[in-house]
Amino acid sequence: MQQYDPHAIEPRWQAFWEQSGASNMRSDVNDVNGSPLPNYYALEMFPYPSGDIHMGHVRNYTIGDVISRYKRMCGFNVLHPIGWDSFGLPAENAAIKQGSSPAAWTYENINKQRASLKRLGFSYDWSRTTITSDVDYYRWGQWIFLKLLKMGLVERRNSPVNWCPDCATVLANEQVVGDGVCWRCKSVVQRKELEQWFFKITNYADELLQDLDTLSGWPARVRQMQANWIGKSVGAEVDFCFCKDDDSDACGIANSDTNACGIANENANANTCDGKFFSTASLKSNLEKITVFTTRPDTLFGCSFFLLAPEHPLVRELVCGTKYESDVVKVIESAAAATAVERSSGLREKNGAFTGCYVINPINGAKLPVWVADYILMDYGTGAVMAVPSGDQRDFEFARKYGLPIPPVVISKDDELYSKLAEERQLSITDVSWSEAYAGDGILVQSAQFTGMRGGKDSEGAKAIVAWLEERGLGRSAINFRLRDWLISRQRYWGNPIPVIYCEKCGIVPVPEEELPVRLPLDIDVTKGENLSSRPDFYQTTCPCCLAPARRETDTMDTFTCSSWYYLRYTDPHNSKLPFAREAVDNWMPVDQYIGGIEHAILHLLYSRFFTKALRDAGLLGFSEPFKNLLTQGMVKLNGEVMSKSKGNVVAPEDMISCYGADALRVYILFMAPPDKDLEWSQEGLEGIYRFLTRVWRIVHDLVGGACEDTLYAHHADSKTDEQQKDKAKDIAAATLQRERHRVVGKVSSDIERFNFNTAIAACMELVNAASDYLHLVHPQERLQNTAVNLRDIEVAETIVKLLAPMAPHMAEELWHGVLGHSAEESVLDETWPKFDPSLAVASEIEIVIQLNGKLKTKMMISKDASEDEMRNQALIAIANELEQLKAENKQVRKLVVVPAKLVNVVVN
RNA sequence: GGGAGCGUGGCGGAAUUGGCAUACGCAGUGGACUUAAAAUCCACCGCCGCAAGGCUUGAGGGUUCGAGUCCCUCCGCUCCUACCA
Repeated sequence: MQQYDPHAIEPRWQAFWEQSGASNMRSDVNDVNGSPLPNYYALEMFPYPSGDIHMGHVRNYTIGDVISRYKRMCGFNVLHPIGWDSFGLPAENAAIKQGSSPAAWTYENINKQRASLKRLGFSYDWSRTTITSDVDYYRWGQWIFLKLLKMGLVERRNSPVNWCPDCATVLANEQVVGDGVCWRCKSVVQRKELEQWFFKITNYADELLQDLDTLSGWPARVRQMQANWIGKSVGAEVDFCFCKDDDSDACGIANSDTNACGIANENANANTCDGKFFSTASLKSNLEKITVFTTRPDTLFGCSFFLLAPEHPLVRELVCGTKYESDVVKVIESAAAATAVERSSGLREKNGAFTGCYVINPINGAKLPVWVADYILMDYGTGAVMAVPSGDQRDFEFARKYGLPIPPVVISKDDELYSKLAEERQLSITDVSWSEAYAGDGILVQSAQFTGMRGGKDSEGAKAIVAWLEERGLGRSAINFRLRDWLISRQRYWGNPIPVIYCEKCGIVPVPEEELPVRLPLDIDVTKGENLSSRPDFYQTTCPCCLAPARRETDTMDTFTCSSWYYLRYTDPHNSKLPFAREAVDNWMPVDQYIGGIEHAILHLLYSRFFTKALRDAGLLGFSEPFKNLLTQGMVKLNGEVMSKSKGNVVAPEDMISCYGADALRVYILFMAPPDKDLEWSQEGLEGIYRFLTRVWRIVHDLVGGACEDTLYAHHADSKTDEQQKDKAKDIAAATLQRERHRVVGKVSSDIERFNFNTAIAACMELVNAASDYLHLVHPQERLQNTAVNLRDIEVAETIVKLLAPMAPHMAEELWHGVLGHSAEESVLDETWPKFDPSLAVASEIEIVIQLNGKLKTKMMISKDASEDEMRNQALIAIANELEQLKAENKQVRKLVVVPAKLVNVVVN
């Protein structure tokens, strides 16, 4: 027997798989009935080529490879592709640092990673490799951009955006993470007002949210995160009219003749915006009304002041030249200066200033002071808020700080004010003694004809008030989303050029489809700070409409646009007429199993869902969700810390392969933890797996018959002195091995289906242990001389090899061909997954447990088919002594609980 | 503040529906083999106890014949999210 030497075996089988196309799709193969094989699309998130692969990749791709190989052996036609997400900023930074070009750096890393992936023996269909920075790929990204533009899903507009000063580019909302820092370089993001390109993902907000319910194969956590990100709120819009009153009280409290929390006056309300209150003379914008969004229209009577975000465009206009200007500007400036660090401090004190202006509460005509407040966000809702201090903690704190009234409007039945306000309908309480706001459900008070109704989100009172507003055109029910449109333009070189042209006469003109691709010039010298806007030969062009000189867009697309549809291209990677043929995508999609890191829970996974829906509406494909099942794998850590180059705590996959081989690394990473949990690296653990593989190697050899001279096993057998005992032990070991073979096949199959690779491997170890026990007792000559026994042993060996084939494929091939002597052309991958007989997976005699009042008393052997009566009777005999004793204490058997083939519980009292 | 999840030996972890808690492995201890070491093989390996036996899944309570698993309260840890009107 040769020693197990992964370094001799592995390159040989990698070459074999590549030459024979063993991992490619099998569209031409039929099943035994002549029908085409069912499809299975297994996909792992493709890598970004930043240096060589790391352990996270190994884990991700090993999981995907096991699933692919397993499904293939189960008779599926498996699509298992790989590619590279190769546009992006790190390439530019690395090129600047090394004095090379982004393209050179990128493709060098791709080659390095490709070699490593091959060294790990992953079963990719290399003929479908897709690299996003290849013009054959990105041209179709441009094509899709134009398609979405035509559909009205792309927009160029002025907007407050996130600017990363280090990356010198704008970022999407999703790319601002943690305490408001850039997702990539972690520098603090600034807010800027710029004209940029957006994908209108908000058009799909509702569908993106609703369809999460159809994704039962996704982790609940990811669905929850997406739902939170989309952030749907149901409520109402309410229109407030401006009222500029120069005589008003400077402190902002309503005049005594205007009841701030007054009862609705039907007559006055019908026309609150008459000349009496309303004067827009000094408002340049001539704005008459301002709309707010609220989730609590039921609290409208409790609105005692009105708030604007510091960034609200109206604010400066309102205070310009007034005595309020300096205080308001202070608030604006301090809010603008507040960095993300301050914003995240949680218990930040709220600051604001009175603007000198008033609005009219449409429900009761109350005159409300308009304040600017730094806790109002410009990019949520309308940037204006109706403040209800009794019902919202933030408004409450603000009101207390600035002495604004806090009239109760929705109160709990437990509140001492309840009887007075809700039952006796007493009115005019402008302040509460509460220490905090009451945001829960309750009863409406001080709300005119609505008093006494139930209040709360979507309550009777809320509906009635919205209906009242709707009738008069003063408000309407509304839904608001937290999701913003996706900002996709980047002021960077190494990306997909946005295919539009700016013409002085014609405006924004899309590049005509036949002129695609807009090629990214490769000779740009980023080390000299060049980018597309420093290259006239790139941007100088003529307008496709009027042929006048025009300028190309020099921004590129966010790299996330590239990764939003690569999984579609894999189904038809060489199509030169379209990004993909509809037939191909509809045949393969949605992806049956997608595997990747949780860090993409929102970014990539949300964008891809949006792309799928948009492309569906473009008629390019016929499904609504890209990924049917999603597995988010945990991280690989060392001493509790994420491995990273900057920390210098990286365990390099290449080093581990050089030492123990790819199979050991693969099996180790599967065995150490369930795939969705973090994995703590342990060198001893890897060595243990290497030992296990060595053991498998030897035991498979020995089962087949090569152990004649090996005395390892005989030694143990000889130590048994009693011949009869020895024979009995042999029989038991042989029977156990057969039973284990059936049990373990069942266990490994269901474990792989459920991605419990760690327990699948544990089960394989149990089978190997059973085989080892058997080999210790039965001498090789004894086994080889009996043909039936030898065949049975070979069957066990084949089972072990097949069960391990998805996880340790190189060793499996070597044993399959070398020791088990199968044909040289056929990969073990093309063998069928082993079957098992559940009835042979249990012994005829099984051990059951006898409990007394739920406590384990004894165990006994009983036939596996024993009836409940039989179990009951046997159990009573087994604990007869105890029962006798208890009888003496006047206790008797009250109940017998029988769980077939498991236990009997005797209940005595 | 809000949301999600987790808590089992010295360590990684197992226990699919409520039914023998600690599978499998790592580390450790003893032994065989060896001139010796490594490798390999065998045995032991939750805690207390000399033993019989008792105790044990973060703590406490509940439901149940029976709870690591279900319910309630508390403690601890992790992740996400954060002034979302």
